[in-house]
Amino acid sequence: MSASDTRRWHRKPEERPAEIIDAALAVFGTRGLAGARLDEIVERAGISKGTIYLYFENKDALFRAVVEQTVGTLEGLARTEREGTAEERLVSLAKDVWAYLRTPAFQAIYRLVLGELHRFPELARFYSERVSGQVTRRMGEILEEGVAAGEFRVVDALPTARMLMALFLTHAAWCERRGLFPWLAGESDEQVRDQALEFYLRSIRSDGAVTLPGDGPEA
Amino acid sequence: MSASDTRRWHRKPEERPAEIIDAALAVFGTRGLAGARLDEIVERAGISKGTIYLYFENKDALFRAVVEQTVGTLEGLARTEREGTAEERLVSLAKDVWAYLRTPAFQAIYRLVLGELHRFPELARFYSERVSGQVTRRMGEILEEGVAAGEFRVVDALPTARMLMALFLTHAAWCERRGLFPWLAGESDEQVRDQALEFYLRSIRSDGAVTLPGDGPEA
DNA sequence: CGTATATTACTGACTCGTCAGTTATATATT
DNA sequence: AATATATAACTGACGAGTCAGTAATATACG
Repeated sequence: MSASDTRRWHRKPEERPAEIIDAALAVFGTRGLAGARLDEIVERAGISKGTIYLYFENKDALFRAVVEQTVGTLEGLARTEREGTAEERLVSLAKDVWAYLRTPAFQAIYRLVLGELHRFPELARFYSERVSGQVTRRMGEILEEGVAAGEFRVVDALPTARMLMALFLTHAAWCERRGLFPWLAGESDEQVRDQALEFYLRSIRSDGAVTLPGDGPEA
Repeated sequence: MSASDTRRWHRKPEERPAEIIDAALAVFGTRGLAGARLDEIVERAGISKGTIYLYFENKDALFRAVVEQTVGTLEGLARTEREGTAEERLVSLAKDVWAYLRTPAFQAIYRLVLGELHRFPELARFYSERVSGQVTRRMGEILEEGVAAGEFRVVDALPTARMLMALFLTHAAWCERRGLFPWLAGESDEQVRDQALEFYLRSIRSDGAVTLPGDGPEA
């Protein structure tokens, strides 16, 4: 199709669904499911209202498709390099994860997950299998390898992997809203990430881990 | 109005706003701002629609009031005991904070903050001053005292305080949705809290902190 | 090749339910 | 009686979903 094409619209049945989903992600992400107006999605996608209903049964189905496609993007994160020390590999994976978490798409999805996913149990399972299942499991593997190699103190792999996810999720959300949370207005994304990462590594390195097991924080 | 009034029709106008706010918090918390139906709030509060408008200008104003009142509850958390070691005081404060984070009211508010607060800048400032400002500052103070006493390794107080908030915020959110995140189905609230707390303390205790400064996680 | 015919992708004005907000009326209080 | 508090029937704007029609493309036929 030439640049100076004066047709009012094009037929592209292959690309339409993806275009609609992209537009919908942006709108759902900022307005929420109930707050999103189909007319706004339609305008962003440069199509007309009826077209949505050629590809999606209704608003809920479109929402489902948005979450499914966007979470799918996470794939491939779990398989990263196998070279170097466990810490190096962990750091490498962590940086990939951080980059993904700082993605506008993920931030939008995370809001939706927190806010609306209780109404969509299948989606919730889908999301948690991908995000937690894949990535946290891979992290856990690296942790165990690190423990075996003596790099890390003995830890429960999965719960410890979750600690990093927890640090990252919250800090990524804060970064997204620097205006709301002025405390990290002065720091770059990378600084925030590295602060969290360094803090995390301190806790798991075997270097100085001389505290006894069983000294839990009971009052 | 006589206090011991036993007639069928005795309702105290002073309590209305709070009753409405309570009902509204529950509904806003589960449905979001746009998804919440005033009729549902009205039913929960046991009043009729018009009554809302005697006390609140409109839906947005009610939403504002809900956030303001609920965040206000956090007050007083910041001033806790001054006895014992820094770690003991930190643990004590942390447990109070955790208890607050696990409150249905806070969980609802947190969802709203993440999802809708970008539309209400004044509220956003209000929220971040209370939650971050107050609590994180108090935590930072304890951390500094602990550093001075040699209990904790040298840390940047505020960023380090934020690490605990980050761990707690995410884990509290996960606990709230055990169904969505089955990984901690088997663990009690207190177990999850203590896992996070213990992990945190490992990172800041001076005990085994022999890693050198400047060994940041660069790739 | 050109042009008639069939098919598919898309449009946008319309409908119809829903829900925030209003108002006319009723009941309690002073 | 006058005022404050509450009710519930009502209104109108708004938005999800529909559908009769149109524009782009594919195919059939000379």
